Amino acid sequence: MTGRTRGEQTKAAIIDAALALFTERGFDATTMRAIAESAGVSLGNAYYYFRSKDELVQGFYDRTAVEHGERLPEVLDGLDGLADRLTAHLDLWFELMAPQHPFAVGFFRNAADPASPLSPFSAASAPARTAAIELMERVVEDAAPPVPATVRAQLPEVLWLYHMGVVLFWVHDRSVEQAATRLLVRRTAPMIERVVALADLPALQATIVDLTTLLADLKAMAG
Amino acid sequence: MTGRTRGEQTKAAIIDAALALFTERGFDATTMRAIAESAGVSLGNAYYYFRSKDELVQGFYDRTAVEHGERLPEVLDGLDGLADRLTAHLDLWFELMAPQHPFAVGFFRNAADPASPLSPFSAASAPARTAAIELMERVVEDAAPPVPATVRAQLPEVLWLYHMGVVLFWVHDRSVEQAATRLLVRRTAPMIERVVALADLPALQATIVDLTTLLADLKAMAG
DNA sequence: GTCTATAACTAGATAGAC
DNA sequence: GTCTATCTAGTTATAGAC
Repeated sequence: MTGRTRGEQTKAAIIDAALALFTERGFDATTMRAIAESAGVSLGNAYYYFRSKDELVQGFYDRTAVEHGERLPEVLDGLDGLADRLTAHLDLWFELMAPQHPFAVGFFRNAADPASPLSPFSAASAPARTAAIELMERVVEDAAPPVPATVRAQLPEVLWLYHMGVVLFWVHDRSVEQAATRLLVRRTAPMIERVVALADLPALQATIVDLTTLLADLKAMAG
Repeated sequence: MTGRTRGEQTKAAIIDAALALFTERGFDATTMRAIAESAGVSLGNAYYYFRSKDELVQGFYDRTAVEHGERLPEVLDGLDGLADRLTAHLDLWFELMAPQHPFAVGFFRNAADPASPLSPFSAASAPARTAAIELMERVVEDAAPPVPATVRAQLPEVLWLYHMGVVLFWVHDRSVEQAATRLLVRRTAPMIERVVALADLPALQATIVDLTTLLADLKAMAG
Protein backbone atom coordinates (compact mmCIF):
# COMPACT_ATOMS: atom_id res chain seq x y z
CA MET A 1 0.00 0.00 0.00
CA THR A 2 2.80 2.43 0.91
CA GLY A 3 4.53 3.36 -2.32
CA ARG A 4 8.24 3.02 -2.89
CA THR A 5 9.12 6.58 -3.73
CA ARG A 6 9.29 9.27 -1.12
CA GLY A 7 6.49 11.17 -2.84
CA GLU A 8 4.11 8.22 -2.63
CA GLN A 9 4.89 7.81 1.05
CA THR A 10 4.16 11.48 1.67
CA LYS A 11 0.93 11.18 -0.28
CA ALA A 12 -0.16 8.17 1.75
CA ALA A 13 0.80 9.92 4.97
CA ILE A 14 -1.43 12.86 4.07
CA ILE A 15 -4.39 10.60 3.27
CA ASP A 16 -3.89 8.70 6.53
CA ALA A 17 -3.71 11.91 8.54
CA ALA A 18 -6.81 13.28 6.82
CA LEU A 19 -8.74 10.07 7.39
CA ALA A 20 -7.87 10.07 11.08
CA LEU A 21 -8.80 13.71 11.57
CA PHE A 22 -12.02 13.51 9.54
CA THR A 23 -13.08 10.52 11.61
CA GLU A 24 -12.14 12.26 14.83
CA ARG A 25 -13.68 15.67 14.30
CA GLY A 26 -15.60 15.64 11.03
CA PHE A 27 -15.01 17.03 7.57
CA ASP A 28 -15.68 20.72 8.02
CA ALA A 29 -13.93 20.98 11.38
CA THR A 30 -10.74 19.53 9.93
CA THR A 31 -8.56 22.18 8.36
CA MET A 32 -6.01 21.57 5.65
CA ARG A 33 -3.48 23.12 8.00
CA ALA A 34 -4.27 20.53 10.66
CA ILE A 35 -4.00 17.70 8.12
CA ALA A 36 -0.63 18.95 6.91
CA GLU A 37 0.67 19.39 10.45
CA SER A 38 -0.55 15.94 11.49
CA ALA A 39 1.08 14.39 8.43
CA GLY A 40 4.32 16.22 9.21
CA VAL A 41 4.34 18.19 5.96
CA SER A 42 3.79 21.80 5.08
CA LEU A 43 0.46 23.18 3.96
CA GLY A 44 1.86 23.95 0.54
CA ASN A 45 3.10 20.41 0.30
CA ALA A 46 -0.33 18.98 0.97
CA TYR A 47 -1.63 21.09 -1.91
CA TYR A 48 1.21 19.84 -4.07
CA TYR A 49 -0.25 16.35 -3.84
CA PHE A 50 -3.97 17.17 -3.64
CA ARG A 51 -5.38 20.07 -5.57
CA SER A 52 -8.23 20.48 -3.11
CA LYS A 53 -9.66 19.20 0.14
CA ASP A 54 -12.22 17.22 -1.83
CA GLU A 55 -9.63 15.49 -3.94
CA LEU A 56 -8.20 14.16 -0.71
CA VAL A 57 -11.47 12.41 0.03
CA GLN A 58 -11.45 10.87 -3.41
CA GLY A 59 -8.18 9.25 -2.34
CA PHE A 60 -9.56 6.92 0.28
CA TYR A 61 -12.85 6.52 -1.55
CA ASP A 62 -10.79 4.89 -4.30
CA ARG A 63 -9.00 2.77 -1.73
CA THR A 64 -12.35 1.52 -0.44
CA ALA A 65 -13.61 0.73 -3.93
CA VAL A 66 -10.56 -1.45 -4.56
CA GLU A 67 -11.07 -3.30 -1.30
CA HIS A 68 -14.75 -3.74 -2.11
CA GLY A 69 -13.86 -5.43 -5.38
CA GLU A 70 -11.30 -7.66 -3.71
CA ARG A 71 -13.59 -8.90 -0.98
CA LEU A 72 -16.76 -9.24 -3.04
CA PRO A 73 -16.18 -12.83 -4.23
CA GLU A 74 -15.77 -14.01 -0.66
CA VAL A 75 -19.08 -12.53 0.55
CA LEU A 76 -20.96 -13.73 -2.54
CA ASP A 77 -19.61 -17.25 -2.16
CA GLY A 78 -22.40 -19.76 -1.57
CA LEU A 79 -25.21 -17.26 -2.15
CA ASP A 80 -27.57 -17.97 -5.06
CA GLY A 81 -30.67 -15.78 -4.83
CA LEU A 82 -30.42 -12.32 -6.38
CA ALA A 83 -31.76 -10.66 -3.21
CA ASP A 84 -29.18 -12.41 -1.04
CA ARG A 85 -26.35 -11.52 -3.37
CA LEU A 86 -27.46 -7.92 -3.68
CA THR A 87 -27.81 -7.59 0.08
CA ALA A 88 -24.38 -9.12 0.67
CA HIS A 89 -22.86 -6.72 -1.84
CA LEU A 90 -24.37 -3.66 -0.17
CA ASP A 91 -23.67 -4.95 3.33
CA LEU A 92 -20.00 -5.18 2.42
CA TRP A 93 -20.12 -1.59 1.19
CA PHE A 94 -21.71 -0.50 4.48
CA GLU A 95 -19.07 -2.37 6.44
CA LEU A 96 -16.22 -0.74 4.57
CA MET A 97 -17.71 2.73 4.68
CA ALA A 98 -19.03 2.64 8.27
CA PRO A 99 -15.95 4.38 9.72
CA GLN A 100 -16.43 7.18 7.21
CA HIS A 101 -20.14 7.68 7.87
CA PRO A 102 -19.72 10.52 10.38
CA PHE A 103 -18.12 12.75 7.79
CA ALA A 104 -19.68 11.24 4.69
CA VAL A 105 -22.03 14.21 4.52
CA GLY A 106 -19.13 16.60 4.00
CA PHE A 107 -17.98 14.40 1.18
CA PHE A 108 -21.33 13.90 -0.51
CA ARG A 109 -22.17 17.57 -0.39
CA ASN A 110 -19.76 17.96 -3.26
CA ALA A 111 -20.62 14.68 -4.94
CA ALA A 112 -24.16 16.09 -5.22
CA ASP A 113 -22.84 18.68 -7.65
CA PRO A 114 -22.88 17.03 -11.08
CA ALA A 115 -20.27 19.51 -12.28
CA SER A 116 -17.89 18.29 -9.57
CA PRO A 117 -15.43 15.57 -10.53
CA LEU A 118 -16.52 13.80 -7.35
CA SER A 119 -20.03 13.24 -8.68
CA PRO A 120 -20.62 9.56 -9.54
CA PHE A 121 -22.18 10.77 -12.80
CA SER A 122 -19.28 12.98 -13.88
CA ALA A 123 -16.92 12.22 -16.73
CA ALA A 124 -14.03 12.16 -14.27
CA SER A 125 -15.78 9.35 -12.38
CA ALA A 126 -16.34 7.23 -15.48
CA PRO A 127 -13.67 4.63 -14.57
CA ALA A 128 -14.96 4.29 -11.02
CA ARG A 129 -18.53 4.10 -12.29
CA THR A 130 -17.69 1.42 -14.83
CA ALA A 131 -15.89 -0.56 -12.15
CA ALA A 132 -18.88 -0.29 -9.82
CA ILE A 133 -21.27 -1.47 -12.53
CA GLU A 134 -18.95 -4.40 -13.18
CA LEU A 135 -19.26 -5.39 -9.52
CA MET A 136 -23.03 -5.44 -10.02
CA GLU A 137 -22.45 -7.59 -13.09
CA ARG A 138 -20.80 -10.15 -10.81
CA VAL A 139 -23.76 -9.99 -8.44
CA VAL A 140 -26.15 -10.66 -11.32
CA GLU A 141 -24.29 -13.14 -13.49
CA ASP A 142 -24.16 -16.15 -11.20
CA ALA A 143 -27.53 -15.66 -9.55
CA ALA A 144 -29.82 -18.66 -9.41
CA PRO A 145 -32.45 -18.85 -10.65
CA PRO A 146 -30.91 -16.88 -13.50
CA VAL A 147 -32.16 -13.42 -14.35
CA PRO A 148 -34.60 -13.44 -17.30
CA ALA A 149 -32.89 -12.47 -20.54
CA THR A 150 -35.45 -9.69 -21.01
CA VAL A 151 -33.82 -7.51 -18.38
CA ARG A 152 -30.43 -9.16 -18.02
CA ALA A 153 -28.47 -6.59 -20.04
CA GLN A 154 -29.84 -3.51 -18.30
CA LEU A 155 -29.99 -4.93 -14.79
CA PRO A 156 -26.43 -4.20 -13.58
CA GLU A 157 -26.69 -0.53 -14.44
CA VAL A 158 -30.17 -0.25 -12.94
CA LEU A 159 -28.95 -1.94 -9.76
CA TRP A 160 -26.04 0.50 -9.67
CA LEU A 161 -28.58 3.34 -9.75
CA TYR A 162 -30.40 1.58 -6.91
CA HIS A 163 -27.08 1.44 -5.07
CA MET A 164 -26.60 5.19 -5.57
CA GLY A 165 -30.08 5.79 -4.17
CA VAL A 166 -29.30 3.63 -1.17
CA VAL A 167 -26.06 5.55 -0.64
CA LEU A 168 -28.02 8.79 -0.66
CA PHE A 169 -30.30 7.35 2.01
CA TRP A 170 -27.32 6.05 3.97
CA VAL A 171 -25.68 9.46 4.04
CA HIS A 172 -28.84 10.91 5.57
CA ASP A 173 -29.35 8.01 7.95
CA ARG A 174 -29.03 9.13 11.56
CA SER A 175 -30.17 5.84 13.10
CA VAL A 176 -27.78 3.79 15.24
CA GLU A 177 -25.18 2.13 13.04
CA GLN A 178 -27.30 3.07 10.02
CA ALA A 179 -29.79 0.37 10.93
CA ALA A 180 -32.49 2.10 8.88
CA THR A 181 -30.46 1.72 5.69
CA ARG A 182 -29.86 -1.95 6.40
CA LEU A 183 -33.59 -2.39 6.94
CA LEU A 184 -34.29 -0.59 3.69
CA VAL A 185 -32.01 -2.96 1.78
CA ARG A 186 -33.23 -6.09 3.53
CA ARG A 187 -36.81 -5.22 2.57
CA THR A 188 -36.29 -3.81 -0.92
CA ALA A 189 -33.83 -6.41 -2.25
CA PRO A 190 -36.44 -9.22 -2.11
CA MET A 191 -38.93 -6.91 -3.85
CA ILE A 192 -36.42 -6.39 -6.63
CA GLU A 193 -35.84 -10.14 -6.93
CA ARG A 194 -39.59 -10.71 -7.10
CA VAL A 195 -40.12 -8.08 -9.80
CA VAL A 196 -37.13 -9.30 -11.83
CA ALA A 197 -38.46 -12.85 -11.69
CA LEU A 198 -41.70 -11.63 -13.24
CA ALA A 199 -39.94 -9.88 -16.12
CA ASP A 200 -41.06 -12.46 -18.69
CA LEU A 201 -44.76 -12.10 -17.85
CA PRO A 202 -46.58 -10.88 -20.97
CA ALA A 203 -48.56 -8.38 -18.89
CA LEU A 204 -45.33 -6.62 -17.88
CA GLN A 205 -43.68 -6.40 -21.29
CA ALA A 206 -45.14 -3.00 -22.10
CA THR A 207 -43.91 -1.48 -18.85
CA ILE A 208 -40.45 -3.02 -19.19
CA VAL A 209 -40.12 -1.66 -22.71
CA ASP A 210 -41.33 1.72 -21.44
CA LEU A 211 -38.70 1.77 -18.72
CA THR A 212 -35.92 0.55 -20.99
CA THR A 213 -36.58 3.15 -23.66
CA LEU A 214 -36.96 5.84 -21.00
CA LEU A 215 -33.54 4.98 -19.61
CA ALA A 216 -32.02 4.97 -23.08
CA ASP A 217 -33.64 8.29 -23.95
CA LEU A 218 -32.49 9.91 -20.73
CA LYS A 219 -28.94 8.69 -21.21
CA ALA A 220 -28.96 10.05 -24.75
CA MET A 221 -30.12 13.45 -23.53
CA ALA A 222 -27.55 13.51 -20.74
CA GLY A 223 -24.74 13.14 -23.24
CA MET B 1 -44.23 42.02 -1.28
CA THR B 2 -41.98 44.87 -0.08
CA GLY B 3 -42.60 45.11 3.65
CA ARG B 4 -43.58 48.28 5.44
CA THR B 5 -40.76 48.50 7.96
CA ARG B 6 -37.30 49.57 7.00
CA GLY B 7 -35.91 46.19 8.05
CA GLU B 8 -38.21 44.34 5.71
CA GLN B 9 -37.26 46.61 2.86
CA THR B 10 -33.55 46.03 3.50
CA LYS B 11 -34.15 42.29 3.68
CA ALA B 12 -36.05 42.29 0.38
CA ALA B 13 -33.36 44.42 -1.23
CA ILE B 14 -30.71 41.89 -0.22
CA ILE B 15 -32.74 38.97 -1.61
CA ASP B 16 -33.35 40.83 -4.85
CA ALA B 17 -29.67 41.69 -5.25
CA ALA B 18 -28.65 38.11 -4.49
CA LEU B 19 -31.16 36.68 -6.97
CA ALA B 20 -29.92 38.99 -9.71
CA LEU B 21 -26.27 38.21 -9.08
CA PHE B 22 -26.79 34.45 -8.71
CA THR B 23 -28.68 34.42 -12.00
CA GLU B 24 -26.02 36.53 -13.67
CA ARG B 25 -22.87 34.77 -12.53
CA GLY B 26 -23.86 31.69 -10.53
CA PHE B 27 -23.88 30.80 -6.86
CA ASP B 28 -20.20 30.26 -6.12
CA ALA B 29 -18.97 33.19 -8.17
CA THR B 30 -21.23 35.57 -6.25
CA THR B 31 -19.62 36.79 -3.06
CA MET B 32 -21.49 38.03 -0.03
CA ARG B 33 -19.52 41.26 -0.44
CA ALA B 34 -20.87 41.73 -3.96
CA ILE B 35 -24.42 41.04 -2.78
CA ALA B 36 -24.10 43.55 0.04
CA GLU B 37 -22.59 46.18 -2.22
CA SER B 38 -25.23 45.64 -4.89
CA ALA B 39 -27.97 45.93 -2.27
CA GLY B 40 -26.37 49.09 -0.91
CA VAL B 41 -25.71 47.70 2.56
CA SER B 42 -22.61 46.64 4.45
CA LEU B 43 -21.37 43.08 4.58
CA GLY B 44 -22.11 42.87 8.30
CA ASN B 45 -25.63 44.09 7.73
CA ALA B 46 -26.31 41.38 5.17
CA TYR B 47 -25.25 38.86 7.80
CA TYR B 48 -27.56 40.53 10.29
CA TYR B 49 -30.51 39.44 8.16
CA PHE B 50 -29.18 36.16 6.83
CA ARG B 51 -26.99 34.01 9.00
CA SER B 52 -25.34 32.45 5.97
CA LYS B 53 -25.20 32.58 2.21
CA ASP B 54 -27.42 29.50 2.08
CA GLU B 55 -30.11 31.03 4.20
CA LEU B 56 -30.40 33.71 1.58
CA VAL B 57 -31.40 31.11 -0.97
CA GLN B 58 -34.08 29.80 1.37
CA GLY B 59 -35.60 33.29 1.10
CA PHE B 60 -36.66 33.11 -2.51
CA TYR B 61 -37.28 29.38 -2.33
CA ASP B 62 -40.02 30.22 0.17
CA ARG B 63 -41.32 32.92 -2.17
CA THR B 64 -41.61 30.36 -4.95
CA ALA B 65 -43.42 27.83 -2.74
CA VAL B 66 -46.07 30.41 -1.91
CA GLU B 67 -46.58 31.23 -5.57
CA HIS B 68 -46.77 27.51 -6.38
CA GLY B 69 -49.63 27.08 -3.93
CA GLU B 70 -51.46 30.11 -5.27
CA ARG B 71 -51.32 29.07 -8.91
CA LEU B 72 -51.91 25.32 -8.43
CA PRO B 73 -55.75 25.43 -8.60
CA GLU B 74 -55.61 27.19 -11.93
CA VAL B 75 -53.34 24.60 -13.59
CA LEU B 76 -55.29 21.66 -12.12
CA ASP B 77 -58.61 23.08 -13.32
CA GLY B 78 -60.28 20.75 -15.80
CA LEU B 79 -57.80 17.90 -15.33
CA ASP B 80 -59.15 14.60 -13.97
CA GLY B 81 -56.59 11.82 -14.43
CA LEU B 82 -53.98 11.42 -11.70
CA ALA B 83 -51.13 11.42 -14.22
CA ASP B 84 -52.32 14.65 -15.84
CA ARG B 85 -52.77 16.36 -12.49
CA LEU B 86 -49.39 15.19 -11.21
CA THR B 87 -47.69 16.32 -14.43
CA ALA B 88 -49.37 19.72 -14.29
CA HIS B 89 -48.29 20.13 -10.68
CA LEU B 90 -44.65 19.38 -11.45
CA ASP B 91 -44.66 21.39 -14.67
CA LEU B 92 -45.75 24.42 -12.67
CA TRP B 93 -42.86 23.82 -10.28
CA PHE B 94 -40.42 23.61 -13.22
CA GLU B 95 -41.85 26.81 -14.69
CA LEU B 96 -41.42 28.72 -11.44
CA MET B 97 -37.95 27.35 -10.74
CA ALA B 98 -36.56 27.54 -14.29
CA PRO B 99 -34.86 30.92 -13.73
CA GLN B 100 -33.09 29.48 -10.71
CA HIS B 101 -31.87 26.32 -12.41
CA PRO B 102 -28.42 27.64 -13.33
CA PHE B 103 -27.47 28.08 -9.70
CA ALA B 104 -29.77 25.47 -8.19
CA VAL B 105 -26.76 23.19 -7.75
CA GLY B 106 -25.15 25.65 -5.37
CA PHE B 107 -28.35 25.61 -3.39
CA PHE B 108 -28.93 21.87 -3.35
CA ARG B 109 -25.37 21.10 -2.36
CA ASN B 110 -26.38 22.18 1.10
CA ALA B 111 -29.89 20.81 0.98
CA ALA B 112 -28.19 17.43 0.54
CA ASP B 113 -26.86 17.75 4.07
CA PRO B 114 -29.61 16.40 6.33
CA ALA B 115 -28.14 18.34 9.23
CA SER B 116 -28.61 21.57 7.31
CA PRO B 117 -31.83 23.46 7.97
CA LEU B 118 -32.17 23.68 4.18
CA SER B 119 -32.68 19.93 3.85
CA PRO B 120 -36.30 19.11 2.96
CA PHE B 121 -36.13 16.40 5.63
CA SER B 122 -34.89 18.64 8.44
CA ALA B 123 -36.95 19.72 11.42
CA ALA B 124 -36.53 23.32 10.32
CA SER B 125 -38.21 22.47 7.01
CA ALA B 126 -41.20 20.77 8.64
CA PRO B 127 -43.64 23.62 7.82
CA ALA B 128 -42.51 23.81 4.19
CA ARG B 129 -42.63 20.02 3.94
CA THR B 130 -46.15 19.83 5.35
CA ALA B 131 -47.28 22.56 2.96
CA ALA B 132 -45.77 20.69 0.01
CA ILE B 133 -47.50 17.45 1.01
CA GLU B 134 -50.76 19.36 1.25
CA LEU B 135 -50.32 20.49 -2.35
CA MET B 136 -50.00 16.81 -3.30
CA GLU B 137 -53.17 16.16 -1.31
CA ARG B 138 -54.96 18.60 -3.63
CA VAL B 139 -53.54 16.77 -6.66
CA VAL B 140 -54.85 13.45 -5.33
CA GLU B 141 -58.19 14.34 -3.76
CA ASP B 142 -60.19 15.36 -6.82
CA ALA B 143 -58.65 12.90 -9.24
CA ALA B 144 -61.05 10.83 -11.37
CA PRO B 145 -61.27 7.91 -11.32
CA PRO B 146 -60.69 8.25 -7.57
CA VAL B 147 -57.61 6.74 -5.96
CA PRO B 148 -58.31 3.34 -4.32
CA ALA B 149 -58.83 3.66 -0.59
CA THR B 150 -56.06 1.12 -0.01
CA VAL B 151 -53.34 3.64 -0.84
CA ARG B 152 -55.24 6.91 -0.56
CA ALA B 153 -53.87 7.93 2.84
CA GLN B 154 -50.20 7.33 2.06
CA LEU B 155 -50.22 8.56 -1.52
CA PRO B 156 -49.64 12.30 -1.02
CA GLU B 157 -46.52 11.71 1.05
CA VAL B 158 -45.23 9.07 -1.37
CA LEU B 159 -45.81 11.44 -4.28
CA TRP B 160 -43.95 14.14 -2.38
CA LEU B 161 -41.00 11.77 -2.12
CA TYR B 162 -41.35 11.17 -5.85
CA HIS B 163 -41.30 14.95 -6.29
CA MET B 164 -38.08 15.19 -4.25
CA GLY B 165 -36.51 12.51 -6.43
CA VAL B 166 -37.54 14.39 -9.56
CA VAL B 167 -36.05 17.57 -8.11
CA LEU B 168 -32.79 15.74 -7.53
CA PHE B 169 -32.83 14.68 -11.16
CA TRP B 170 -33.75 18.20 -12.28
CA VAL B 171 -30.81 19.71 -10.43
CA HIS B 172 -28.45 17.40 -12.29
CA ASP B 173 -30.22 17.84 -15.62
CA ARG B 174 -27.95 19.55 -18.16
CA SER B 175 -30.28 19.09 -21.15
CA VAL B 176 -31.75 22.14 -22.91
CA GLU B 177 -34.45 23.71 -20.76
CA GLN B 178 -34.35 20.58 -18.59
CA ALA B 179 -36.17 18.63 -21.27
CA ALA B 180 -34.91 15.34 -19.83
CA THR B 181 -36.69 16.00 -16.54
CA ARG B 182 -39.92 16.84 -18.34
CA LEU B 183 -39.60 13.61 -20.30
CA LEU B 184 -39.00 11.69 -17.09
CA VAL B 185 -42.19 13.08 -15.57
CA ARG B 186 -44.28 12.64 -18.70
CA ARG B 187 -43.28 8.95 -18.83
CA THR B 188 -43.32 8.08 -15.14
CA ALA B 189 -46.54 9.85 -14.13
CA PRO B 190 -48.71 7.50 -16.26
CA MET B 191 -46.84 4.52 -14.78
CA ILE B 192 -47.72 5.78 -11.32
CA GLU B 193 -51.36 6.20 -12.31
CA ARG B 194 -51.40 2.67 -13.74
CA VAL B 195 -49.88 1.14 -10.60
CA VAL B 196 -52.16 3.12 -8.28
CA ALA B 197 -55.18 1.96 -10.25
CA LEU B 198 -54.15 -1.64 -9.60
CA ALA B 199 -53.81 -1.11 -5.85
CA ASP B 200 -56.91 -3.15 -5.04
CA LEU B 201 -55.75 -6.25 -6.90
CA PRO B 202 -55.41 -9.11 -4.41
CA ALA B 203 -52.05 -10.11 -5.91
CA LEU B 204 -50.58 -6.75 -4.99
CA GLN B 205 -51.84 -6.54 -1.42
CA ALA B 206 -48.73 -8.18 0.06
CA THR B 207 -46.36 -5.79 -1.69
CA ILE B 208 -48.44 -2.75 -0.76
CA VAL B 209 -48.48 -3.81 2.87
CA ASP B 210 -44.73 -4.41 2.67
CA LEU B 211 -44.09 -0.95 1.29
CA THR B 212 -46.45 0.73 3.76
CA THR B 213 -44.90 -0.91 6.80
CA LEU B 214 -41.41 -0.24 5.46
CA LEU B 215 -42.20 3.45 5.13
CA ALA B 216 -43.69 3.51 8.62
CA ASP B 217 -40.69 1.68 10.07
CA LEU B 218 -38.21 3.99 8.39
CA LYS B 219 -40.07 7.08 9.59
CA ALA B 220 -40.05 5.69 13.12
CA MET B 221 -36.29 5.08 12.97
CA ALA B 222 -35.63 8.51 11.53
CA GLY B 223 -37.33 10.19 14.50
C1' DG C 1 12.95 18.20 -12.70
C1' DT C 2 11.14 16.75 -8.14
C1' DC C 3 9.90 18.11 -3.94
C1' DT C 4 9.30 21.52 0.24
C1' DA C 5 8.29 25.72 2.85
C1' DT C 6 6.63 30.36 3.61
C1' DA C 7 3.84 34.32 2.61
C1' DA C 8 -0.06 36.26 0.53
C1' DC C 9 -4.81 36.34 -1.21
C1' DT C 10 -9.93 35.45 -1.10
C1' DA C 11 -14.26 35.02 0.77
C1' DG C 12 -17.44 33.29 4.48
C1' DA C 13 -18.45 34.50 8.98
C1' DT C 14 -18.23 37.11 13.64
C1' DA C 15 -17.47 40.94 17.33
C1' DG C 16 -18.15 45.00 19.00
C1' DA C 17 -18.80 50.10 18.36
C1' DC C 18 -22.40 53.59 17.21
C1' DG D 1 -30.08 48.15 12.54
C1' DT D 2 -26.05 49.37 10.65
C1' DC D 3 -21.29 49.77 10.30
C1' DT D 4 -16.02 48.78 10.48
C1' DA D 5 -12.49 45.78 11.83
C1' DT D 6 -11.11 41.22 12.32
C1' DC D 7 -10.83 36.21 12.20
C1' DT D 8 -10.61 31.74 9.86
C1' DA D 9 -9.61 28.51 6.52
C1' DG D 10 -9.38 27.13 1.52
C1' DT D 11 -6.41 28.16 -2.06
C1' DT D 12 -2.56 30.25 -4.79
C1' DA D 13 2.07 32.23 -5.68
C1' DT D 14 6.60 32.10 -5.14
C1' DA D 15 11.06 31.15 -3.81
C1' DG D 16 14.30 27.88 -2.64
C1' DA D 17 16.41 23.05 -1.60
C1' DC D 18 17.71 18.40 -3.28
